[in-house]
Amino acid sequence: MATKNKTRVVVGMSGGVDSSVTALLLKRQGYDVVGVFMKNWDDTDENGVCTATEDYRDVAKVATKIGIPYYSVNFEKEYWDRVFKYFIAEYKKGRTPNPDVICNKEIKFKAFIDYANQLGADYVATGHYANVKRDEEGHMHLMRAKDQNKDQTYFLSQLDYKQLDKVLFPLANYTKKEIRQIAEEAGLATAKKKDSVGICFIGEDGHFREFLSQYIPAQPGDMMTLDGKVVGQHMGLMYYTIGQRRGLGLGGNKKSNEPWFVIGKDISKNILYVGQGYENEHLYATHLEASDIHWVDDVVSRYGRNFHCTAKFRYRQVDEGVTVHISDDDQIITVTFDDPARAITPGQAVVFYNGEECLGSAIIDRAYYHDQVRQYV
RNA sequence: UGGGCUAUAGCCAAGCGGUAAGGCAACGGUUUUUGGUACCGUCAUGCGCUGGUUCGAAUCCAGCUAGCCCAA
Repeated sequence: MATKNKTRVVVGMSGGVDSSVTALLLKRQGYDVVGVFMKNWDDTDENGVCTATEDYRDVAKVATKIGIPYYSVNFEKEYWDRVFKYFIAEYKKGRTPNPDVICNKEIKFKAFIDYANQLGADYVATGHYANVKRDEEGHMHLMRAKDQNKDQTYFLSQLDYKQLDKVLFPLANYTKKEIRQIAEEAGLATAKKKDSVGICFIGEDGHFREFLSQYIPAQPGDMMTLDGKVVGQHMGLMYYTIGQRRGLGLGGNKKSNEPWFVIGKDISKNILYVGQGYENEHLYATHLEASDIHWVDDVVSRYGRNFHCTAKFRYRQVDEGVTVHISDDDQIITVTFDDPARAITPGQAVVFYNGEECLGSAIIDRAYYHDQVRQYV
């Protein structure tokens, strides 16, 4: 039984080095730490091998080493209903969703927090590279991590201050390199484990197309230039995203030897529009419209419906200056870029920042070049 | 069936007698908690085919084949 007079922190442990060190740091700080492994997807293959099982084994090793109790909780149902269905629905519309943004909002900082409360948690913690700060009114603000290169606030941008109220991000002021070092010095089993990348339910080996085709029938069609010339065949619009280069199979020609990029989609005609050159004008937009707006805290009362800030249109992009306009009914946000932005993609999150603070985000619906709508879905 | 031109890797394409540039694609890898992007690496014992000239030919010559253009 845990000591009653200590503050209890429930840590989401994935079996990776970041969450391992998160637990370690909290333990060293004197908290009553409990590790919990979330199983969100059944990835058991034909041979009965399941990476989740291996990850849980690593959680067990690390927790034992640190000296904390650990559990496993199954959110497969919640994940399927709240994240996966959304993911598939977006692809069916020809958009490119970001499931991890939704996963954080619905699972890691909702279902998981509920579960942690059942375990008597005073706080929950994760291995995200992000920070939180409480203001005078007691509201939590989401702040960028010190390691700007690893900052993951992009993925946390749809949380609100209530969800963040009892959250700790112990990695906030560490660099990835330092985390690896701490893990190694402490002899944690995950110290040298490779970082996981890729959507958790698809895996890292890039079987993306194969995976999607199990849920959405592929409909091959024409690849054409904007002037209507058919230059190839695509395997199904869902497999491509705006700004994509690889996988088109198109070579150079007499006109140009520049690489080809996806510059548009027409889902109703099943056409994939392609064009040559990284700087292709059709890849650039002057503003966008987004919906499904989520603020960490009430932005309208702080800044009004029109203000200037910075924004990212995709993860790991340097933010750019933008002017936002929020509709009176709070349903639509128009984001005008200081300079034209490249490869704005419907379904992706546009995440807003004011200096070090992450204000929130919205999901991109359309991109425009002045009055002209970009043919992106 | 008169004349001219061109044939180099999946696609463009350099080469002009001295032992196959480059770009695109593809493949592999790095970066990355989405999809992508970006970056790095690999990729023609052979230059339409067959002979010939030469110490040496993708490069010169002949024939053949294919395609294009002009003239009919």
